[in-house]
Amino acid sequence: MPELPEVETIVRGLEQNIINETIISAKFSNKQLRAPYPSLDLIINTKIQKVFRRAKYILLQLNNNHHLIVHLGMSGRLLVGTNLMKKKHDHAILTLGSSKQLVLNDPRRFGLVTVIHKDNLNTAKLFKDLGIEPLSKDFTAQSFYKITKRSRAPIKSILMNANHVVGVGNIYASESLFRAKIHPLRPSNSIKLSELEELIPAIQSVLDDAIKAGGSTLKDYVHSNGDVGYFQHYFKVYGKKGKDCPICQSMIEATQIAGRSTFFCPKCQK
DNA sequence: CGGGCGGCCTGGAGGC
DNA sequence: TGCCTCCAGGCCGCCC
Repeated sequence: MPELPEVETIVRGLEQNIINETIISAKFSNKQLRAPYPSLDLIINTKIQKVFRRAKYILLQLNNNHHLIVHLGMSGRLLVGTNLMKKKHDHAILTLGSSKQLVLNDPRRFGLVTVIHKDNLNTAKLFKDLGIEPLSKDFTAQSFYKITKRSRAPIKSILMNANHVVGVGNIYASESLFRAKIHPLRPSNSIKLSELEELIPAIQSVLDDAIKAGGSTLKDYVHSNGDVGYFQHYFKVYGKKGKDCPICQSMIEATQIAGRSTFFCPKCQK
């Protein structure tokens, strides 16, 4: 599924297409996503004023003091178009004033569509415990050290825990740790401040590079216009078990951390 | 208490 | 062709 770069790419695409559009009608499928669909009353005949991202959530600011929130789970696609064919697993179809449609397609249904009042955004269950945005200037070695030194869990688990830092999922955690030459199993509290001074820029540059490439398309993910991303062609370790390390030619290894496949170079990453 | 794990789902790939 | 197992960009609740 989409991690931060994929969600960011979708948001940028939506900004070009659906700002100031009115939601004329909405239809939800009879299959539930992660949570019940919102009341139609809260979205029909509203205008989309702004589109932005928080963590891996896409927020559409409506002109009725509410936000329509979409999460893509593992397999969600959010597409905008004028003549979109109805497809299997289309779960939310919004018809906009210009006859464009905004469609959420999500085979595995781990995604989410909900509405939250603007005054409740920061206290809502979905958002209240979210950690720092990794591309914000407040994400520094000093600030992150306060978090990493408190835990013995593998550093990769800390990177993937949205209570600490958001948006970094399974691909970009492995890729960032490779770029910073840090072993994914290292206990978080063994990481020195000087190593975080490598890791934070590594995370930020991986995410930036992936955004520039339009995200990574493994199977499901596409931009809101249907285009695929191409950062997957630049993966150094993710999915590369048995291949040569691009730096030292050692064999890339795979392991499981908290149930998730994890890829690393046993020689480069200490 | 933090964090690992199983479960939530569907579908594609690969083995036989 | 089919059937079976394993795997997948995430997250939540349960349990230790």
